[in-house]
Amino acid sequence: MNRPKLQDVAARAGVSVTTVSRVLNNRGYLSDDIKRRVDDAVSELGYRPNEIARSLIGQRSTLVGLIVPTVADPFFGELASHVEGALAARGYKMLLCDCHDTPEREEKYLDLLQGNRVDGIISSTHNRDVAGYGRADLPIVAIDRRLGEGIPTVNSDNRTGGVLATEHLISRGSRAPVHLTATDHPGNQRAAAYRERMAAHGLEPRVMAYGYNTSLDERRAAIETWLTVNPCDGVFASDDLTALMALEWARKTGRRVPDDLRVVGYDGSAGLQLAVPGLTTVRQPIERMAARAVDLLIERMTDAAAGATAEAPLPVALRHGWTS
Amino acid sequence: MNRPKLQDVAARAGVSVTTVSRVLNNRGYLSDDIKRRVDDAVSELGYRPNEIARSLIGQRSTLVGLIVPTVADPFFGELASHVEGALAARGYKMLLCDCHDTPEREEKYLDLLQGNRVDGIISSTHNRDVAGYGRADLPIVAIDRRLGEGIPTVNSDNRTGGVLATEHLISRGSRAPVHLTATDHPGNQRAAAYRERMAAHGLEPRVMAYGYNTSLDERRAAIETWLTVNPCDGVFASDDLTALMALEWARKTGRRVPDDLRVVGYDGSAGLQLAVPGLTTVRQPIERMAARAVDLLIERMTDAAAGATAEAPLPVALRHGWTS
DNA sequence: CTGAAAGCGCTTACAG
DNA sequence: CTGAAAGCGCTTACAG
Repeated sequence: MNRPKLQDVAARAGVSVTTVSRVLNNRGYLSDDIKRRVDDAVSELGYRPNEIARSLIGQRSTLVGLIVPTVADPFFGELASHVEGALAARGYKMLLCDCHDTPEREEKYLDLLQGNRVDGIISSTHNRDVAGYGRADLPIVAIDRRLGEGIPTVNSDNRTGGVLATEHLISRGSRAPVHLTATDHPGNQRAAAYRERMAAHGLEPRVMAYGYNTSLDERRAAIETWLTVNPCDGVFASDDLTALMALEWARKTGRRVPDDLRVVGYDGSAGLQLAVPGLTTVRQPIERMAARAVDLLIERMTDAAAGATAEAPLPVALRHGWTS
Repeated sequence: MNRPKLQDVAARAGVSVTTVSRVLNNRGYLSDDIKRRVDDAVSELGYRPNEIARSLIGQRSTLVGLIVPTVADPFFGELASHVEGALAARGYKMLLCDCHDTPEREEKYLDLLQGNRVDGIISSTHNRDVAGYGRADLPIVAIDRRLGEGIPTVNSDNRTGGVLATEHLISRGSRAPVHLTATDHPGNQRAAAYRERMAAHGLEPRVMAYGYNTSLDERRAAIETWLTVNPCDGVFASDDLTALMALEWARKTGRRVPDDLRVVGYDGSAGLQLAVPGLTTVRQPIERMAARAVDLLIERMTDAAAGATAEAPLPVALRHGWTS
């Protein structure tokens, strides 16, 4: 038998579809008798309202798209998990848009999400120049990335993170720490803070950028080559995975950590923290970032007039392990 | 201005909605002139068909629900990423159902997915006795878990995995390796293989089960206590995170690895592999498992008669690192 | 080659 | 307190 619909419930309960709908939505006055009859029919039939039809009428899908580079990365996996949790608590579902680290997929997904009439989008990728965001006329919130005019961004305090990491390395005796990052563009506040603190101590900053859209293996190779060629006694990596690559290079080449090489990572996702509890790292408040992004998005979804309020960045903290 | 609909396009192109629909879907014969006029109107208006309306008519949503314990766990993050990739390649979207490790959420999501008329479900949680799966009358595929009669399961070769890990530990000189696992129920083939190989070598098997739905911190505490109280010279952990907990315990208590304690994990997700390249582990073919689950599901979605064919388990492999 | 009408499964004014 | 009818944005026989 086919999936029951409203009509079937109505027929079984001996009432009109209007009445069934009202019972289901608890709207208007219903006699107890009718309520019972409808409820019985519903459970006997195992009826479940078709949310697609409801979406079409209500002009809202209670669906939100989350665009991430890939949830295979523990940081984004954790972020996605928290975003999902915050959305579910507010009655929204989440369509996961995993870009597998390619900008083309991001562009495609942006289109698909609009076609599917999602109520909003949360985006946290690092591909620059994805044009679609400007054209989209639905609520969007970015995490740790500027998407364009009028699109609010949730950030943690990247400047302070860069300061904490750099000062920590220097205070532990590092005189020539390098900063490993994906790209060294002007908006990169962690790199800016690193440069500034190095200069303040009279040290020469060195930033090694391996670029986005390089595979993990390529990144590892690039870093190992760089570290081998350029002598240094410290590493401030812009994410934990990269820090671990430096650690592995040290092990392979016989450097002692932290005596020969001090290593500080960034992100502090729970999964990696568990895997390598000793890693010194700057922890981003991942759960709070997710929660705020969801709050901001829902505000914009429900109140069209909501402006792009400038939000204070969320606080980060240094976690000191044995790698430094 | 409101989002344009078919009617607006029709008005602008000076044709009927029927014609616009046909141009959009490339159905029937259309004159080139009309095609052009419609295409122009579409792009001038920035029209995008409402997929919700299409779903309602077509009786299919091209939506698949993925139910996982949590994508904050690198293994499931990677699995989710591959499932998403395989689904996207076939034209399906993925609703991410992150259970945050609780059975109640799983039950709820099962209901929600049916209400949203997803075309199918892929489930990979370990909560036992979730009743909903039996009642659901839509295509379901399980990954690494038996959900019930008629629901196909995609497995990797857990028996061989257990054999490889146990034999490896013994061959490296371990005489008293313990098996750390969530639950030691009869269907657990890794544990069964461990017991069998231990017996074959005349060694006494010891299985320590920490239980599901314990937090990571609780798990760590339980394992550390157990290892401290029960002398052993090897650990076969049923997942990598647990193996890393054993490693951390060894570091804290001054055990040398692998001399005093040999450690073998399970899963071999890319993220953790990168984090701890030296960990000996049994690699599951995560991408292949995801791909097969998607294939199986689509087969069942498109061919109602598709039976629950017994699938051969996918091969696993031992990756030898310095922890053993 | 093109259009008017019915219908997907619901909700919501509007009557009664 | 309950029901008949219109409509959400599309597609699809059915005519012409």
